[in-house]
Amino acid sequence: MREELRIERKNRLLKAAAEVFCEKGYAGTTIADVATHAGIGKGTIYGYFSSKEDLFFDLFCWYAQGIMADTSFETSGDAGSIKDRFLAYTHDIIQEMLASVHMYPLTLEFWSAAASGNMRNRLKDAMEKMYDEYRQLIGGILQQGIAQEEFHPDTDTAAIASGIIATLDAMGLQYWINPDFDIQTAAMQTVSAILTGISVPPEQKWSSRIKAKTLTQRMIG
Amino acid sequence: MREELRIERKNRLLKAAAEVFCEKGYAGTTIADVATHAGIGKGTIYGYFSSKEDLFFDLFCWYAQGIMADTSFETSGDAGSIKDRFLAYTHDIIQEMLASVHMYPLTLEFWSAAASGNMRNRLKDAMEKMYDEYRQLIGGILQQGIAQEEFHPDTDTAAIASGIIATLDAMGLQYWINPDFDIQTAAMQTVSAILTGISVPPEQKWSSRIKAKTLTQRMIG
Amino acid sequence: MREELRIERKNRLLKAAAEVFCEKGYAGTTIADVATHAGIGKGTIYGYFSSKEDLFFDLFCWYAQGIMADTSFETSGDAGSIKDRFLAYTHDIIQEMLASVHMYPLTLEFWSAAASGNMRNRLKDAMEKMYDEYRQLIGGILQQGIAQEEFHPDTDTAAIASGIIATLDAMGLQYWINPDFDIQTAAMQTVSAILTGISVPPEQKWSSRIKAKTLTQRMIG
Amino acid sequence: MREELRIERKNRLLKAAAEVFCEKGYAGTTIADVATHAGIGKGTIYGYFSSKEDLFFDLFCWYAQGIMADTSFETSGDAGSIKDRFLAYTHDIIQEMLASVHMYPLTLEFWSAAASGNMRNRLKDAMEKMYDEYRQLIGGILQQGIAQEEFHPDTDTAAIASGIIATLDAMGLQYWINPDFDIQTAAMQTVSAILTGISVPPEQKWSSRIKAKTLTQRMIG
DNA sequence: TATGAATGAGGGTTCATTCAT
DNA sequence: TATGAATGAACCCTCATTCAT
Repeated sequence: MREELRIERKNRLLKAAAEVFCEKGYAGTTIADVATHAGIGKGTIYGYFSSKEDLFFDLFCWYAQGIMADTSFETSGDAGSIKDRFLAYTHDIIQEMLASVHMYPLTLEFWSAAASGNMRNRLKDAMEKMYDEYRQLIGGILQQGIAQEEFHPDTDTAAIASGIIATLDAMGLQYWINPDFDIQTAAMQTVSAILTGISVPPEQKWSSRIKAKTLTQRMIG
Repeated sequence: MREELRIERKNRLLKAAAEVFCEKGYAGTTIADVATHAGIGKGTIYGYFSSKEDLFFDLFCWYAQGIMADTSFETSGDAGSIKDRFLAYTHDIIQEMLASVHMYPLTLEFWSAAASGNMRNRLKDAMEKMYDEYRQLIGGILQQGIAQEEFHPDTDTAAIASGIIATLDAMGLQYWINPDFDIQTAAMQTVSAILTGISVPPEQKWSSRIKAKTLTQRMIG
Repeated sequence: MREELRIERKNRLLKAAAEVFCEKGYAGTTIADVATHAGIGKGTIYGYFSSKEDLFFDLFCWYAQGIMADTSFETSGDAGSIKDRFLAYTHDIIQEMLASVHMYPLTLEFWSAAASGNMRNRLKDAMEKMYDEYRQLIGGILQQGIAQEEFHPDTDTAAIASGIIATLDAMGLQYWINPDFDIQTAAMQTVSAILTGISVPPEQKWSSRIKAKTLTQRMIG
Repeated sequence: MREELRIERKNRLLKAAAEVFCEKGYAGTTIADVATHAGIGKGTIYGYFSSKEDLFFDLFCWYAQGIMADTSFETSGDAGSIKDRFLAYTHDIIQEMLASVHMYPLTLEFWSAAASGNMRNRLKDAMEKMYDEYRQLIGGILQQGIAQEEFHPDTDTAAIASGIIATLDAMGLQYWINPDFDIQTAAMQTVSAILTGISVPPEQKWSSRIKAKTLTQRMIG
């Protein structure tokens, strides 16, 4: 069978699996559920994944890759202060989140599977790598801000990066718990506060704020 | 009194259940596991909880109560600025977290159980209440800061409160994933940045803030 | 639960399992079959045996013990020559075989399970022990015969013992294949020939031969 | 010719099947295993055999034919007494057995398949025929011995024939169970004893015994 | 003819729950 | 009240067989 075709089918399966695992949870999902949802026979799944656990783990990898690829700082906002661009980036991420909030339970499944059970170590390792990358990414941006004298040189970029990530991570949870929760505002305000908090004094800040305004308006409008 | 004895035994069972669910996850835990760990017979559990789900849900309630009670702003730090006291409070919370990090997987189990399965609604409701309370609590402190003219009066306290909570929530996750992660520093730095970000200025800060706020509000609203 | 009761139930299960495995073979038997035949629930079996393989292996041990215990040289025949007593013993064994020929397929299952599959080593070891014991037993009797100057002193008792055992073993097979096969005659004649063949010389041999024949005839007729 | 090619391929398949069934047993072998071992595609097997059972049954027939053809009394030993020639024949058979002992498990598979399952009747019938032929063969030799006044005229040739066959059959089992078992000696001694046991009178018997011993010694030593 | 992807019936095993003791 | 033996529904996974290519 053509390798290409095989990969395409595998991805279709992963998509179906994502939906079912999301809906019913890992333990609550049967292989038959996934097969039915994918419109194929139960046994066929085992031609692509060697076990339910493998399917789930592969799903995590596939999903994580997708998330990392979905938004990028580079493409968020045009020229502007780092802070403004980062806020635009944050905005993109939250928009992404909102667009895929119906999949949020899947994230919780991944976390819980990383907490216990047979996949724990595999998942923890993969997640560690993912978080490291992510922290690296955010940390790098913050350092750009320092280099451009926008952020205070003493800023513990690693710490702040992880704080921002944590904020975004768990905002999703609050939103999932209560869809009335205004995740965009909460995220923007919090990230904004953090960045303000590490910004260098008054006078420079002023101009950056103005820009942010113009920028944001364009984006959202 | 009979009732008291019963409650005490129930709590012993909950404690045992917490440990086992934490270790093996909800799905990976059998009633027999819990019974064995509690040193009682399997059937006895059903004298206290009518099903595995009920046991788990009761455990959540019990656990959530404990968490809310463990630390308090009032007792954290002595007199000082709100920011300083809040940082001390944060420090206490993280210490608490570190002390009970071995139970962190349990939190992930609760989240995942809130994401899907039969307990979803029950748990979501309970969590919603918990987060509301928590946001109220943090929000109240922030408002104290505003009242004392320490924080900017336009601060979206609800948004910032949820941001702080999110930060603390998900910091635990990063620590769980990688025990080398310096959670204390990360949390303190992030919260500090947030609080600095909403603090009233250096006199100039004032005006810049006004604009920013108006902007955001317009944008998001 | 009283240990005694447990053992009794275990034996009832083994009996049921023997019948079903015999009827349908190891692979063709489902745990459900055994449970139904034993009049209990499917899951109950796992309270007594930890897997289908264990059940089968335990069954072999139980069965082998039973076989070894069923007949004994000591109690076969009254005083007389070793040869006569041994022929009587053979007769007893064949009678035993005939009485339980409906279980012969089970023996074939044991052999085939010793040939391949996960139980191979366990079973081979157990069978080796069984055959060793059996050869020891028969060999000992032959040596008595030598001591009493009834059998030729050069007799390779180990070889002959294994030959006799082989004869009895595989006679069952021929009988199983074709119930018209006269197993009693075949076994008695063969064993008689063997014993005659190792008996000390001419003059005595002749008469003993006559007797043996007469004896056999009496027994079979 | 097409048909020839087909038969040749069928035989290659049977050979592969024999090896795999021997290694893993009937139940433990998958059609895919056989196909892989034969270096062909899974589906192709069904071009030659209509089911797994048919493959196995055909294998039995093929295998049985091979066994019957492998050794012959006519070609064993040179001129000499029937007994000596038969001992030589026995020796050939055991040599054959030793050469193919790695395939012994297959024999056990055949037996167990004849004991239960869907192929039982087919296999039993085939085996019955095989044993009948074999007993006929051995019985005929014994009768030659009687005709030549070497064996006692009262000898129950059918019984003794089946005894000899049983001996050889089950000797293989003891050897399979324990490779240290000296199957050559055991078989030769036992068959020798049997033949001695049915040999005509005293005086000749003695000398023939000596010879037998010498012969055996030569062959085994 | 040869292939191997797809299928789904079937079986070993687990475990929440019940209930007789 | 406490127990744990018994239960059987449910599920993961295997594999003989089919069939489109």
